[in-house]
Amino acid sequence: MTQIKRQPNPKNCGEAKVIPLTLNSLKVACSQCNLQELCLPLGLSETELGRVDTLVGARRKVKRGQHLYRAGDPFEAIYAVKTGFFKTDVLLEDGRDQVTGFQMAGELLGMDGISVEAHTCNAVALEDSEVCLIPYEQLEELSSEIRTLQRHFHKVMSREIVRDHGVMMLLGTMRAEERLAAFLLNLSQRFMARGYSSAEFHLRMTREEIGSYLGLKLETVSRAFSHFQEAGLIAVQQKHIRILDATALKQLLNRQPI
Amino acid sequence: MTQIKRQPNPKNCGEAKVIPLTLNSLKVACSQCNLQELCLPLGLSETELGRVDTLVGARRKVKRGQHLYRAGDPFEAIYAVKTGFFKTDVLLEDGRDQVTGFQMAGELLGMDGISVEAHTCNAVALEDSEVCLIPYEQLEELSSEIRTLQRHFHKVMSREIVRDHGVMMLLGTMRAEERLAAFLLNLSQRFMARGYSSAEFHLRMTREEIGSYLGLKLETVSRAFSHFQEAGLIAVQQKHIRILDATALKQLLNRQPI
DNA sequence: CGCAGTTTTGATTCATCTCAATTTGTGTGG
DNA sequence: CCACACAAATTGAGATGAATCAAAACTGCG
Repeated sequence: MTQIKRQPNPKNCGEAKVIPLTLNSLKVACSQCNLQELCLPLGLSETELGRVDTLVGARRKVKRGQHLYRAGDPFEAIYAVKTGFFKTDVLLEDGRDQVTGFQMAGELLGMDGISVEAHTCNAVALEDSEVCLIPYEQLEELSSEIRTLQRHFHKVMSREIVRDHGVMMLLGTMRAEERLAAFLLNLSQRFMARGYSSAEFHLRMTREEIGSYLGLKLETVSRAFSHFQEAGLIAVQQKHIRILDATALKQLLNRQPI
Repeated sequence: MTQIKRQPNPKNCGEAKVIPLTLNSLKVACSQCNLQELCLPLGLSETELGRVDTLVGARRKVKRGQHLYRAGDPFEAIYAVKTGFFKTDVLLEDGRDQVTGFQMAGELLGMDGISVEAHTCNAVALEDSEVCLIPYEQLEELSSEIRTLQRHFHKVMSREIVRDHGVMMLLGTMRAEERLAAFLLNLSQRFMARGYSSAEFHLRMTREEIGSYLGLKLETVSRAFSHFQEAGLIAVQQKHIRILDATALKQLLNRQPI
């Protein structure tokens, strides 16, 4: 696995700046976090950042397979992924379910819960993960004081809406291989934004979870992977993906289905 | 067409309360609007409502077929549908497009634009319509002062996210007839919430637009309508729909595809 | 009244699903 | 450390739901 970290990893975060490791600095650390530019604090000044530090409460570890929250749980906080990988999914009464998203470091989880003050989907860790807890009441309070924070929080929610539209587009108009290509390119780009390789990465989710997200059966996902490999676009070995021809993958998207 | 208005229609709104028809009272009228409980002002006190009146700027008429905004337009305002009916859609470079939603009275349009300060989809009137313009800068300002407004605006955005998840579920896991049943029941319920008949209504969109929204071809939509009619679930006459057996329609949704 | 756009309906094709068997990988406990 | 069991992934063959292509019927507008 060739994932190159752009910055010192979280554990060294405090040490790097020679800040005493008090309980507080462990609990709260937006101002020390290397995900600032991706996460909620984006665009804040030094002093504003200090105030957000008081907002972000404890961290919470979530082991692989464990739920961060479940549909129906009372809504109290937004979560920022500090490390690890999550999926969110919705369940229908008859047992069918749909993965609605995958979240990685710096991305926010739980905004679906604001509407009815209860979560409407499940959030499950796909690997051992850690999240920062952002109590919603306090976020509201602080964002009414710090205009930049308010603005950015709105942008994050809006971005989620735009992302969902993209998924609707994908599900509504694309064929199987286009969907998978779009999915891989999206992951690639997000890994890159986090300082990892955009060409080589490890899938944290199963074929079934990919299929659920893309509105396909796991066999179809597997076949599409194999086909991409035969065509020399990617190299697949189980969950390990290497993108060999990103350009060709992109072209797959822009081409009308004959 | 049997749409029963619950309250005097908008045109009589001012007259009903014997308020002089100054330019201002025409421009601004949340406090006089019969959509209060559905729209942005939900849950506000009398005095707060008065302040929102100053926020909501001019109305804007949009003729059938005209754009309210286009993808790429700079984002400046949110719109509340006062009367009429809209669709929003996203376009792919290759010409494919996907309807992402239909909006009726009391629903907000344009929140997708916040993220990148430009609209990311097109909004088109499906009948002669009127919207209230809510300048975003001012909405931000006021919502940082009025906590109830802030809370409610967040809820509206969150509800949009939840709605999108529902559409993703529909596109990802349901078969054609389930999708159409879900669509009809959703419309029915929204018409009811606005004081119109839930059993009988007029579709403002074409079969093609329904199909685009549901990820189906227009012929498939048409066939599904015919099939529902044969089964005695609905009566269809072009765009006029009468729901004869809502229970059976609901059951269609909860049944696993064999 | 006629024409264009919309809708319905039919026949056929095709992409994806389903079912099934096999292979590969992973974790556990003796 | 190996063997076993279990989960995940691959691959094939056949079934099927929706798409496509095509034609006819209906609607409403100028």
